[in-house]
Amino acid sequence: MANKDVTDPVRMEKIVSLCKRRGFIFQAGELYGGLNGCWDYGPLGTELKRNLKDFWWRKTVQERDDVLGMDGSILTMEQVLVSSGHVGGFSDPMCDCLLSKARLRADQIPAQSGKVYHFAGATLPDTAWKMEKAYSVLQTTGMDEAKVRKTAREYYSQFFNNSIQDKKAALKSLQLTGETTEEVTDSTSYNPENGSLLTEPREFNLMLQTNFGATGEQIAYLRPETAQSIFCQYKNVLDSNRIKLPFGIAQVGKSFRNEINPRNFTFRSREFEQMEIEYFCRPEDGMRLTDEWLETRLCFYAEIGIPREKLHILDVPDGERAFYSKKTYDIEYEFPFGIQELEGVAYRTDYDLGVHQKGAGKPLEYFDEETKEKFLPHVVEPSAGCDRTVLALICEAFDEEELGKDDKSDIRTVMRFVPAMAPIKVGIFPLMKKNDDQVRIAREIQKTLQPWMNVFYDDGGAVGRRYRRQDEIGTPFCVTIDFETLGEAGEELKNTVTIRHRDSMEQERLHIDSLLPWLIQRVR
RNA sequence: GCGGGCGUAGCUCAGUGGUAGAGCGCCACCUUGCCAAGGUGGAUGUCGUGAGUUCGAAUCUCAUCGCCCGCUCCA
Repeated sequence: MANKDVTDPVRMEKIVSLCKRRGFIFQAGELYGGLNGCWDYGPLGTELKRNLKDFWWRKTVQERDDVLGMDGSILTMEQVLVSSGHVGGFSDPMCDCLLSKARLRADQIPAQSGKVYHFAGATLPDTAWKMEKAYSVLQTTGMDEAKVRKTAREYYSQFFNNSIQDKKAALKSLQLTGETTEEVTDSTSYNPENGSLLTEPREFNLMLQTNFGATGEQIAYLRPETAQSIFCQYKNVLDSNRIKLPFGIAQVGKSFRNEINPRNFTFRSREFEQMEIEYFCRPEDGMRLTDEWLETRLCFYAEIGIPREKLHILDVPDGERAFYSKKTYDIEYEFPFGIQELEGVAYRTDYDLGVHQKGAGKPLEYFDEETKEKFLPHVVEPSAGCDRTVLALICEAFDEEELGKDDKSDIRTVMRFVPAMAPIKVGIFPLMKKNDDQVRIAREIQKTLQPWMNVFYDDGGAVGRRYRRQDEIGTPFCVTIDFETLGEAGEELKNTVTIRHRDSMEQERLHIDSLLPWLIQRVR
């Protein structure tokens, strides 16, 4: 992210627009003006996300015998997050300078003593402009009274509105009102740089909180990551499942962070879904398994249609990793708004089990029957952002293909999802809406395929138009029931249909009876 | 959180104080024998929201919400 990213805002705008137009993603609460940092998935987006989560689960849990699943509570006890360090440890109160807007850590502001000048406001003579807002300046060493008042005038001049043409002249003639002075000792309310008043220290609470109990006196947090419920249930999972190290616990679910600045469509949201594995192992295997998991995860992305060359592996250097991590890889994707993280593969050592063992006062050690050793397992954590990956799938799939022939321009918008991710697997069209036999057969095919996959029946308008509509939502195959199906071109083509491929726009013929196996083989 | 830009139909946008608009999309019917834009008809907006100025506000002022860009932050 030190990289000078190549961005393409125009492409991103088209993607956001398509997402809304075709029902992939809407802004949450849009009807009432919208809720910052929150998003709703529409019908197609929901299918896409479900496909991703199902595929992840299949590859991570179902097809492995060393990973088990769980689904933890979102509401989380405060003690859990005190132990993990999320309460208290990870955020510092900050103050902002009212003049320079510099942000300072409250605990790093030196205590200062001296004369403070308070002001009630400011006016501009011969104009209607006035500002009634208390402000103070500490007379720091080397500051004379004129300098103090100049600082105050500069502060009030921030509030000049557009009716004031000559801001420089206005600054000069600005009159301060209600000046009083006061001696203060050991105050941390003033910026040592310029003497300006600071805002009150503000706790940057990075977690979302909720209250419950009869009078709402109990607090709980919405979990900031799915990981903690895995660490807390690690012992129960171990005890109830006859499983040995190394093994993993996987979870897909919602997490919540009070993002100061949600940005880039769904990329940074306050509510988001994670797909996490906590993989427990012997301490000496941690580094090796981190590398192995990185490789496993890269293969996963290739399978869902995000090619290796669009991913960047960042080996997070010392000093930039979380303090408990011995090794961290960020898997980043080239989004149109820049290269951004999809997943972190972090070697977290025994930090997490260690803090919970200590915090809860209960042993979490693992006893190795073979070596007769007792130790705290180490953890490798591949943690993927589900919504981010959905967004990457959408960005990667989006394509505008120039199909102009002769002098007519024709741009085909195609979402090139791999079939396993595509929200709808097949479009089913009777060539002519008025042909009862075609419609009847099309409806029969729909009924046959529906138990197995999402299909979409469409008989509106020209068939070419229906193909294009499916292209735009990424449907990989379309089936058209035509006159050949009815036997009008001879017995050998009777009961065959046209299969049209999304990416190549090529067509082939297939017997109706072989349609289901043909599709199942290709859409999983 | 700070600074800048923006908010008008599903989408892209025009409209700068005096009757709410266009293109595409959408719906219906007609046409259509395999890759969009053919014909006819139709629906859709408290002009982001709220207050103010005005005889009158999409237009001017203020506030608020949201989006985009740059900072800042990101356990």
